[in-house]
Amino acid sequence: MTVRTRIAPSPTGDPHVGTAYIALFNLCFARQQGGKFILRIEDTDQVRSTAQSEQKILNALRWLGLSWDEGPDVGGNYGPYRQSERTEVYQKHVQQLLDQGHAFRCFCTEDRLSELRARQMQEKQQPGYDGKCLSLSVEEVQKRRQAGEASVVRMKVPEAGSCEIDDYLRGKIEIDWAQVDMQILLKADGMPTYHLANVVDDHLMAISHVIRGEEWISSAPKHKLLYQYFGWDMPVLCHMPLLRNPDKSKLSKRKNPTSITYYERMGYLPEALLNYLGRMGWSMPDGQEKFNLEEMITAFDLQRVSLGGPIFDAEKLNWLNGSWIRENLSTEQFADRVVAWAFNRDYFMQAAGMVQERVELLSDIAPLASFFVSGMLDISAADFQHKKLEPAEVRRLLQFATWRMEAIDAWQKPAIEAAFTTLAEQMQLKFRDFIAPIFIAITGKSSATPVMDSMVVLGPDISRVRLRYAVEVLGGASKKEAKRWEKEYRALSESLVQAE
RNA sequence: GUCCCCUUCGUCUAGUGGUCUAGGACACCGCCCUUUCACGGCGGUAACAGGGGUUCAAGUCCCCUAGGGGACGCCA
Repeated sequence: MTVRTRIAPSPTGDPHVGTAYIALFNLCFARQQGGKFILRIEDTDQVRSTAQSEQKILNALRWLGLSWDEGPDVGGNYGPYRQSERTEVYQKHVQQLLDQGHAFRCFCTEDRLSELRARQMQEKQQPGYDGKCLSLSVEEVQKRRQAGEASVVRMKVPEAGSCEIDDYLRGKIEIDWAQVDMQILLKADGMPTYHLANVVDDHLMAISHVIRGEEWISSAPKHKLLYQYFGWDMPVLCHMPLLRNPDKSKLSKRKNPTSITYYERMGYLPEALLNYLGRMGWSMPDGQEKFNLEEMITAFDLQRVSLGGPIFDAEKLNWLNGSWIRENLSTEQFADRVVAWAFNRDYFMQAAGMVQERVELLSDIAPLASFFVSGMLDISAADFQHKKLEPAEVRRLLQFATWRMEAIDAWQKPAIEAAFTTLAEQMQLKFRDFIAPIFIAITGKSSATPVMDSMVVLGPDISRVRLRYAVEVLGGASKKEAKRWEKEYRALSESLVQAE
């Protein structure tokens, strides 16, 4: 019995709690069954992730206490073969499908496809490939390929009938083949798409159970079909419910902090966060609320997963964390944790320089730099009194800044600086007027260490949460206001694109 | 728009046809403990989405409706 978790690559290496959630259930299932748990980073084209971003994700999972029997060798050498063999392996399998008539070459340009999609959308049809290249003769394909025309390989899909998927938790799911697109398997650059890599890798690694997020249900027919084409046994599929924002949409960083490092930085204990994730859609048979990983593994039963998408709500997590701190840590251990969390050299060194320049007494660091080791700041609307701007304008400014921050993917000072200076220009504000409210929102004070450097230290999630909180403290945006702001903000961003 | 999945207190959940007058936890409210605050203890408010079936019996099975979510990329 072998189980695996796939991790979506991300250039920033932001480890998502949803990833940890799925990994946790895979791990518990595998361990409870005495099987093997494999961790994979699914970066089929090896473009998106870097050794550093992969390492960051793995470290976050390790911090949570998760472990795996086989993990990705960081840097792309993972899976059942070495990096140098990867392309070859997939191409070999694609050739097999081509030879057997289960797949075909497609020469359609992206322009044609996006036009097609637009027309289908307009006619309120299901968007999908129309099968234009299906009828190309062998000779024509050969001719066009020799002429150097770019092509992809798509899988063929039955024209009628439906596909029956067996889900471990839901039972049979029937999906019409008409709903399934002729998925691209091999991209024009010769790299496989997820769907192909997923099936080939899982087979070569003898994966027996696939526990993944619910968002994959609709592509399950493609996967099942590929297994059939290859003549391979299909692993058991199990789709977990999706973690949700308080508004019930899929958990996203726009609405909620999602990064594991955020929870670490906020001072959550890894065992508490893991315990909380274990309670999302799952419960101990005896109703026990608090449990560690070992206990969860011992009692684990995948059938006990409940299907309603659980809302990831910080309140209970906070209580659970407090309970872990009070009841499961000796005072010595507590002290050790605090020191390791707040006063470890690596973390403080990031801020030490700018703090040093601004103090006379060592004791000055507490009022000056306490925001580096705080969660939510104790601020009120009065703190945002601005020399030139009305409260409503301050609110708008902070909201715009939050949105602009979301677009930053490399969390470094130059990027933040560039984002803010252009935004200030677009809003026709002097930079010092523009930055003042942000300063308050981030540091909680009107004088502290430089705000953008401080934001780099704090990280994107805490910075984002603080700006968002500031908007809230200032009364938040009314529905009407939010709509108007979004419109104005979009106009600003468009002018930005034009300027480039 | 099309298809798929889901639906028990505000939130996380227990519940697999009778033991459900629906249980626990968070949050909230009240009381107690306490030099303050917190912790802790005790108690309270609060839910089977709606409508039809099946059955002697339905939160539990079936159907419809409604609501929510997801998917529809040369992303994963």
